[in-house]
Amino acid sequence: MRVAEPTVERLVQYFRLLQQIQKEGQEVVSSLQIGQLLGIKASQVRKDLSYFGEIGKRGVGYNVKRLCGHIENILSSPKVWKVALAGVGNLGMALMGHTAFQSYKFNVEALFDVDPEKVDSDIMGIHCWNVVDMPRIMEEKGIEVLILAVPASAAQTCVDRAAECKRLKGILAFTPASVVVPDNILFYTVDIFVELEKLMFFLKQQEKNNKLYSTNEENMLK
Amino acid sequence: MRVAEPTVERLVQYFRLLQQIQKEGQEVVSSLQIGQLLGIKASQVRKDLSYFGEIGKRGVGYNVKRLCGHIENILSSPKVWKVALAGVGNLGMALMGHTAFQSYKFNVEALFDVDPEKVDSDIMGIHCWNVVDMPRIMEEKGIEVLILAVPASAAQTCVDRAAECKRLKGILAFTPASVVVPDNILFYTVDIFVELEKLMFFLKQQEKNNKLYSTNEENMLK
DNA sequence: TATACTTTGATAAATATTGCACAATATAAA
DNA sequence: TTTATATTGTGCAATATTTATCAAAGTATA
Repeated sequence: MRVAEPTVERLVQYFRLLQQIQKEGQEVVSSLQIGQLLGIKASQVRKDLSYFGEIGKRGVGYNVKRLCGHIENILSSPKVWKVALAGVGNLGMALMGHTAFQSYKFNVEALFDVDPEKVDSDIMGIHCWNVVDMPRIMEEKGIEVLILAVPASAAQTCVDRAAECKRLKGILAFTPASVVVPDNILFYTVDIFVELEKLMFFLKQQEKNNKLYSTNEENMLK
Repeated sequence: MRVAEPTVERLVQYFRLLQQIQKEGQEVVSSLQIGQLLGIKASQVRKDLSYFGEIGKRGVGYNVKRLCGHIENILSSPKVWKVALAGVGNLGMALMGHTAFQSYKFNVEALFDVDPEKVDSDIMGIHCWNVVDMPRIMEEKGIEVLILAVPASAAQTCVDRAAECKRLKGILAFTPASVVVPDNILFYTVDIFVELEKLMFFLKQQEKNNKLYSTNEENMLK
């Protein structure tokens, strides 16, 4: 049973929204309401939710608590992933402190950096090793997921070192670089550079359209 | 002329890769090579590149320098955008220091935070105001783009305040929250929580498949 | 109970995106 | 010059994704 990436993305959004709704005490929710709050068509919401079995009640809607648990089951794995973080600079630190990383679903067990100030010290209670020791330490600790927050120039070396670890299954990179990753490792990128450029492209596009519109309006007045 | 989001995303990737290739001194590149380096089909690369006019040479490939300039023209606007950053915590600071923000394409002209320690001080050379003054300051400065790095709980208020500014055209949010944004403002989210959850979902999925495979293999041996 | 209204789940239609195949063009070699 | 090889640009086919539609099923009300 293959699930498309956009679907998973929306499921995560539903999950977060539902937790919020639940906190507010609402017990039942409709696909229409979910859709309006997230800017998604109601039929899309229903399709996503019914994909894993009938969970709503016709004429009524979805029980918030039940739906929330249902989605959590779909998304989460029963295990706690062993995670390492490479790059304990501004971004790395920000990530460690980020609410998204305060999850019971994984455990950061090792840090890696090149800065001698940081290497061999404990940062936020976790030990930091030299990046050159990545293969050994990651193997020893059985790390399965790597969070990459190193500068672009260091990204490829870092991935190569990490990939030596047999148990590594996935990498989440916050690095503005194109890196080559072995096929057997899942690789996701959160690319701030790309997102910024995209935003600017569409802003530019929108300005163009506005200019066109105003010209058209002027023409229509003639 | 409407351009699809996935296309723009790939264009940005091409652009970055081409800059790298150019730096390495390579003068000509083929769609196949680009594709292999980025994990994209060559036909897709060609389609993307030819969308804005014939730029390659049949039988030869693309002139790296020319193609690079070509894509830059497509992506970049001729103007420098006026940007504000709300939330000068770990993440906000990390963003300001991030290479992606060292761009000539925009200029961070104001910071906003709630922390009295930060308000009215200069951080990395830019003045920080109290978030309650966002509408006024943003209007005065003519801010067009807002970078949002505030905690989830503050996101909606922040967006509401910013949206009062008539000139605001786009928001790039790094906030793990669903917020409602006026239609006329472009809104992009870099949602670390969502990305982490997606990674974990597909990791889980992969483990399942592996189990299935090994069972199948065992069966085949019988 | 009958009627009107709500909302899901499922199917079908519409869109969007990707990938294939090949003619057109360029270069290199025979 | 002819032939072989490389590589683009593009129309069309194949996939994937989203949206619309509607019967089925629940609730509320007269």
